[in-house]
Amino acid sequence: MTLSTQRTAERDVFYAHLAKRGLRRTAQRDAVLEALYASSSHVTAEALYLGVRQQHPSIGFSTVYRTLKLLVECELARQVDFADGRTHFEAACDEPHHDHMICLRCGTAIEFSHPTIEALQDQIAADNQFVPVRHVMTIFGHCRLCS
Amino acid sequence: MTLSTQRTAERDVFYAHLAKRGLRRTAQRDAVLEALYASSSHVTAEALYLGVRQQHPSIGFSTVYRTLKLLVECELARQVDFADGRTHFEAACDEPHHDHMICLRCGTAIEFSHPTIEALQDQIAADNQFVPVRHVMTIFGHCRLCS
DNA sequence: CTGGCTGCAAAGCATTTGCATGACA
DNA sequence: TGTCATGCAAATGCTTTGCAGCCAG
Repeated sequence: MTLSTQRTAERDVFYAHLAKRGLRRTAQRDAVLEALYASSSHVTAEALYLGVRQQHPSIGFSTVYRTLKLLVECELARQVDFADGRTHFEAACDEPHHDHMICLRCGTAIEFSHPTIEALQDQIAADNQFVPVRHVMTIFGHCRLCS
Repeated sequence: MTLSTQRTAERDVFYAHLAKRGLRRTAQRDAVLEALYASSSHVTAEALYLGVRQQHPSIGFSTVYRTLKLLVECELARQVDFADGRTHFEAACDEPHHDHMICLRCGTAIEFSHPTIEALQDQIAADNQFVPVRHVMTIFGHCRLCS
């Protein structure tokens, strides 16, 4: 397929994860990975499903969800809470970590990261004898165009 | 009822909100407010439902959800995402604002607040011409007892 | 009285799961 | 050739809604 030379690094990570779990490489799984990384920052499972469908008309919702779960496991995807009742996903390899500002009117997400906040979070966790695994920081409000 | 002299401030806020919306004061709404403020920090709608049921056996889930929506509107309640698929609520009047550390194993929530982080958040929003309405910061990980 | 409120049951939604068929290794 | 993967449909779990009767004002 035309994608075989793209997203090489991500595909390697994915295949390694599949191998480690004794799972198989399939065209559908490749397609979901490709669709996630081709999409502009944040997508719902439904958007991904519709995207993959263009190249792979018979794919089902279950496969998209199942594959997303695998991608989250091997940290190729991250989940983002948009406070709209469904889970949004983003490709995770582009940037190491970032947080979000989400516009309550238009749903636009602005990404940002702040080393000091990161450091303070780790400090707070340590102070409470808490071992951090991941964290989310989201500012909900109104973006420039909507306010 | 025995509660008529308790939670006076909160009840005033609630009644003002109801009046403003042209809604009525009812025993069920009082009971949900009381149950929320009587509960230890974080509760699901179901827990609240079960709690209210003890004093008010005929209450329905719908009323709990409808009342919670009202309480969130007038900022007597806040929603917290525990990443477990359902919405948790907390009484909002006790403390002005705080964030959470949530244990992925036992679900315990540790509250914290950090003025510097708050200030940095406002700063970041301002830098992006973003008007913040509310924000959440949650650290997921393992608590002292679970790690 | 009147319009809002309640509880029930049914509907909605996003997500997950059971299962028979199909495909990778 | 056996096991894992897929796609469909059904199920699940949380939350919302329609509706007939009920109640506050």
